[in-house]
Amino acid sequence: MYTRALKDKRSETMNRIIEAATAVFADVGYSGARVDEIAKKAGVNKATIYYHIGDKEALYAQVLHDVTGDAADRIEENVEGAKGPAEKLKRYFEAIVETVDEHPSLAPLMMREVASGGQNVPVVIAQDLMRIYAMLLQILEAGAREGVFIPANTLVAHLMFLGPLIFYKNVEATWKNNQTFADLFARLDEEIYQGMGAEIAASGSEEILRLTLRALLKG
Amino acid sequence: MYTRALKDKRSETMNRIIEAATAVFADVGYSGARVDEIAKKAGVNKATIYYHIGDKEALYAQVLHDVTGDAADRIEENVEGAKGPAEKLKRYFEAIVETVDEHPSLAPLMMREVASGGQNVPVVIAQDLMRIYAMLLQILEAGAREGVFIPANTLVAHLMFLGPLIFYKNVEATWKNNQTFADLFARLDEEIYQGMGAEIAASGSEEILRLTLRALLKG
Amino acid sequence: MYTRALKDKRSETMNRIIEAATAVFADVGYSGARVDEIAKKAGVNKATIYYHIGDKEALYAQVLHDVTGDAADRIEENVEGAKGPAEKLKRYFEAIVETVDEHPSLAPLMMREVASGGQNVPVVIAQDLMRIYAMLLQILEAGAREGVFIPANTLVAHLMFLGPLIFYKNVEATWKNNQTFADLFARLDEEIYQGMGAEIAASGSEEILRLTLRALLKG
Amino acid sequence: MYTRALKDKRSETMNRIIEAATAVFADVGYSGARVDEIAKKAGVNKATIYYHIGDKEALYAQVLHDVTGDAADRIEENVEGAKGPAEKLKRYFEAIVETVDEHPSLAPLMMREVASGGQNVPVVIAQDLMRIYAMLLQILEAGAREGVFIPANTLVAHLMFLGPLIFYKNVEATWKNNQTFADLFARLDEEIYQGMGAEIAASGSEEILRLTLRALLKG
DNA sequence: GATGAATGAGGGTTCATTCAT
DNA sequence: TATGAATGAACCCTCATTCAT
Repeated sequence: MYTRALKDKRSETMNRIIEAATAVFADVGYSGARVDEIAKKAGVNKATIYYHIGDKEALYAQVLHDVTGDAADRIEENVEGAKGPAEKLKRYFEAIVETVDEHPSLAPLMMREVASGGQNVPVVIAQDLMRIYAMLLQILEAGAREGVFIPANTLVAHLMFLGPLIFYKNVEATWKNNQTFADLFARLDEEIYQGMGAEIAASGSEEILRLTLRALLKG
Repeated sequence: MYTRALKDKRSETMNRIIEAATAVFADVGYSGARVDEIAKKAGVNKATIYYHIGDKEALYAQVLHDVTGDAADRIEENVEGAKGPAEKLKRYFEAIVETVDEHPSLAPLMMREVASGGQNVPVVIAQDLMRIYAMLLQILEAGAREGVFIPANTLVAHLMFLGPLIFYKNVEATWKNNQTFADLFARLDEEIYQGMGAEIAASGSEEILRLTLRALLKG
Repeated sequence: MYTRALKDKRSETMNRIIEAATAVFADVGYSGARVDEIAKKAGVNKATIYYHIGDKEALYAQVLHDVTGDAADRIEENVEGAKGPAEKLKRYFEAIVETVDEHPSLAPLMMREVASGGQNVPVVIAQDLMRIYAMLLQILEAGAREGVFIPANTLVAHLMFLGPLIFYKNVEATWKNNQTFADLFARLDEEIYQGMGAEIAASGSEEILRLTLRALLKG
Repeated sequence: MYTRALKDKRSETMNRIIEAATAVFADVGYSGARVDEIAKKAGVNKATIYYHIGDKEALYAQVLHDVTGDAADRIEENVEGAKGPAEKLKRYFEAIVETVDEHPSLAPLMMREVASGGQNVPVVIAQDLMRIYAMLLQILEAGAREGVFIPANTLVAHLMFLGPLIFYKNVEATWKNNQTFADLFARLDEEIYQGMGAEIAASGSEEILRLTLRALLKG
């Protein structure tokens, strides 16, 4: 497994730094992140970060790659064993869910990255993303050829799943961690607030998977 | 129309400031934005911003409200005239598409806001969001009662449409404006790059609408 | 009377500005004062101050002169009627007490001015101060000649009275207006706090006058 | 000795910063002081001040405490060895003179602090001041019990000495350092100017001590 | 490998002052 | 006479980065 292998290869200090950086970047974004805070959270001196990894940008790239690289690996492994485009598609989505569940920081990181138009995405990350996208392309093409999928724009198909999932994960995390925001809603309309809470509690990932397949599969 | 009325009521200077701020916040996020740059882009002295609006946070709130308030207004107007839940749902989604098309900054702004967990969302914005969400709630409930929609988690239903749309709009903008990023893809795999370009060119919004309705409507 | 005559000669607006400025300068000093706050307190637009009086420095000079000019006038009037150096000295001190009582801002203004070494004292103020000092000089010289005073350094004699008085007035005002500070003392030592409060309540001015005369008069 | 021990314990940089800050605050007061100037005077980068001490307010507190803490220590040491209230009182005053002489900035700092009503006095300073005041209280009470002092308001007694001394020190410093002000007087009245200069040159502290004791001691 | 100290380059905000009306 | 709007010049503070140890 990508993640674990990586962690074993790296020094304790490195791991602590990356972990802390991941959390902070996910929480407040690249420009919002303070190297000071990352160092403090990692329990190391600020200069140590520079010694081991380099400047803020390099640190950010490292964080992103840790997550996107793992995602690509997982999807690859998952899809490989499946038979037929429909099954492959399902496995593809499930691998993404798995990754997102294991890396709670992936959702916010990706949202911000998309929002900023990948202005600073390093090549490594672009490669990871392309690996992921190429796999979907193959699956959808095979499915169209075999007539199990409705004809659809590949990019849109991808986003039909990724979009709701990432949004949902963020909303879920916000609802759980950020009491301020939930309280705001509670104060505005208690009933809607209750209903929203209930819906967030129900596993959204599966629902999204169900609806997406319903949209894309024939019949 | 909300937007136009607002613009007429406000002074030239105010409008220029808000407009510039919207662009900058959308581009680089709250922490990435520099008041200096906003002022320069608006063609006013930095102090003028503080004179008219207040600090950076107030400016950001103003920018967000301008967009979310307009969205809520549009949806309301659009949905009002429609008959039956299915038609209302379609109009609801169309109003969102309309808003997103008219405010290119909405997509990145919303993504970042969702990513940051609405940590600093002022009450005004929360109210706007709730208005929007409450309308969908009513539509879906009516639809479920009348048996035209499949049973579905409301929040997920909302995100099924909003997620892909916002992602798509961001990707589209990135592809068009950020040559660096597109070039990166071109260099990695020319074929995929070409295909992606073609798919982005095709109107994604309609495709998303079609697929979302396919997922949610019965039959 | 200096003060009243001046007020009658000046426009309502001017009086309101000077009054507000006096309070603010006394409260927070020259550099601590904000023209904005003075304008707000005076109930006029900031630009009005510039129109009527001029820049911050001119405003400050005006404020100082209003108070020192009045002090000089009062002392002159008071001392004139008295017979003999001892009586004159008493009247001199009493006039100062009177002025300080009527202008609560005099004490802090003077302290700050002394602390800053009169770095920005305009000529008008210097003239006022000199008038006051020259009167004391004459009285003390006459008293020394007639043998009713002990030989003493004139400046020191002046400060023997002025110093305690100004300090006392400031301490008194602080005790009465600044609950925070008094509370601090109360928390540190309740007994000392009580005693201090009682002593401040007793009229300090008379006590100072008594002790000063005891120090300066023969016998 | 407090001051020296402190200086040894602190880093060179810290000492240079505090020293520079003391001078600047004394010269132009808290609001008049510019952190930039303090940094320049200390020969360090502005950020170094924030690194070592904190914000402007913390710096000010440090400066005040350095001086008031030393004063309290000196008085304590001085008074301890003395016998009888009269001797103790003399020693008490002498210790103050000593402190004031060693810290030329004490006089202006204290004047401004008194003028501003201790609005921002931190607890440490309040403790220092209380220590000083409590000692005088004990001495005066003992003296009153033993019949060597005339009955007097303690606070006033304190101010009878402190007031003239602090005023005198400020006037003296102004006269020596601020040629502008002296020149102003010289131009207004050459004779008074000469006399004043002569009186300032004579040691005022001793004169003040003599007169104060004359005022407070019986007989 | 790790860190405390130091800093240059801004970043947000304030403020005295001006000016068109 | 009076003012709302606008601004240049600071001012306090922060932050990514470096360096001697």
